[in-house]
Amino acid sequence: MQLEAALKQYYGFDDFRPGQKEILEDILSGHDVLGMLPTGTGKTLIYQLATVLLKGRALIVSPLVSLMQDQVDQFKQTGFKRTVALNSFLDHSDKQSVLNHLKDYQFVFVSPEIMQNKYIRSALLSVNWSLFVVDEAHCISQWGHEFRPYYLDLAFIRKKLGNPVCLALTATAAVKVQEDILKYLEMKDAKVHIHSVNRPNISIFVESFSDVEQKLDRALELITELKGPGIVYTNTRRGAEQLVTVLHERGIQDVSYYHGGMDQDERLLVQKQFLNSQLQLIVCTNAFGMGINKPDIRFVIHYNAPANVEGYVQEIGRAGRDLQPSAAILLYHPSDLEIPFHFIENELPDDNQIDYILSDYDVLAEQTLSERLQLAGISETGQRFMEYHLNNSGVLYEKCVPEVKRESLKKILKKKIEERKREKLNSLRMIEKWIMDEGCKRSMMLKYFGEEEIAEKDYCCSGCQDELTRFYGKEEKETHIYQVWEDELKRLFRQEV
DNA sequence: CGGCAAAAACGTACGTTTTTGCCGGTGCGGTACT
Repeated sequence: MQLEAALKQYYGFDDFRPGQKEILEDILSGHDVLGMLPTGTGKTLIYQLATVLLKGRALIVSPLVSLMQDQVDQFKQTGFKRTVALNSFLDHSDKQSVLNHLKDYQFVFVSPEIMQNKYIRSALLSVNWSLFVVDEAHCISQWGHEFRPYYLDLAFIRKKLGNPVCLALTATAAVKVQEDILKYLEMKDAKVHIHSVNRPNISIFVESFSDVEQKLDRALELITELKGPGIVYTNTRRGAEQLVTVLHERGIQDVSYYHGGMDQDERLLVQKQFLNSQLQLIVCTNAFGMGINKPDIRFVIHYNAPANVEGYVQEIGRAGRDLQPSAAILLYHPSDLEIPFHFIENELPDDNQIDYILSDYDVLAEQTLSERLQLAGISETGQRFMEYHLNNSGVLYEKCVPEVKRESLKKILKKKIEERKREKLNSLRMIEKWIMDEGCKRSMMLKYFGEEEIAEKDYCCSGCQDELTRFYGKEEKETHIYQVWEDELKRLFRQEV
């Protein structure tokens, strides 16, 4: 009853959404919690309310600085004024003043990386935390192993902070990812709340092509026919740009591309235009989507197959947040998997490169580690991976590393890399299998997330004979919006309209 | 690996063909430089 009263007092709601209350109760009784809840369940409310009821403060680890800024704004708007984000957006003096008054804040957002900064870390250690929240916790597994290794340091940091209760939240985590989260956050005896990833209003279609031209034609047909707004995912940055060029040539103007190679401002602009419905379609790499809360996305097309099932589920999950019928269409060509395969094979150093990096470590004084890593031709991700692990093993601080230690380190790293490759190749094989299999796509997907298979229903997937044409039918609205937008642009350039 | 663009090689003077070489998702912070 006490929880319902607090819910009423702070939010004005009468009832919790599924999952919220159970997680809150576990947190308040001092348990670590892994919560996998679908988007729109109100994950934020859980740790806001928990922090308030614990009369303490929460440290929230968030993967993207842009997301953090949005969250801080949202917190402030909903009355949680004592909220701040510690990241590189802050200039030196602002950072200084936040750190000096850290105890006055109730909610502090951080990236995993910024806690490596010793000033920030010591400031964080100087106050008491009642809650350690890891938002989008699947990043630990998805990015921690190589791309953003400091995700693997979170357990260590939490321990230093005096082991506050840990709440890991995500919307999609396959069984292996759930295991990784529990393992790398060292959440012993954690309560696990897993809710279904099934999104009944999203119909799943897979179409295979042996000819890339035919696939392009089909994509253009779908983009023309399907009711928007929509997202198209491609494998490469260039692929996204090229598809947009083709669409522009065909007179479809309310389309733009988005990928990680663009400037921050440019990315923000495209994102805002899409959220404001000035753009009806966004063609992008997997850089786009996290933290996007546009409720009315009607379709997600995969122009190339993604590297694993969980990535696919995350990406199609951006459709139909308003619970209206939406379509996910994967257009598959066997060459799609070559690029993910290439990344898996090449992002981490091979045995020869490991030998080279760790040979004659004592002469390294004349050569910085990063010089050596570059000389060995190791990818940027591979370089970060090596730096992280060499740093962790302590060899960076030793003047002369004994032969025995060097050899054992080589062995450890080689084993780690091989294991990681095997896992990723396995995931790649899983999605290939999922694509090729003729059965119910939804059931197979749910099985991958450790869920019971569901009974087939009428509107389900291409394996269950659902019809994609029922999602056809563009609205007049789009061209209207475009004209208004075009008029505004003309006015900006002082042309007659 | 496979696709694509720039460089080199054509065989005859600037356009076409062949060869070489490089790149390919995801983001943070901080430092060096405009």
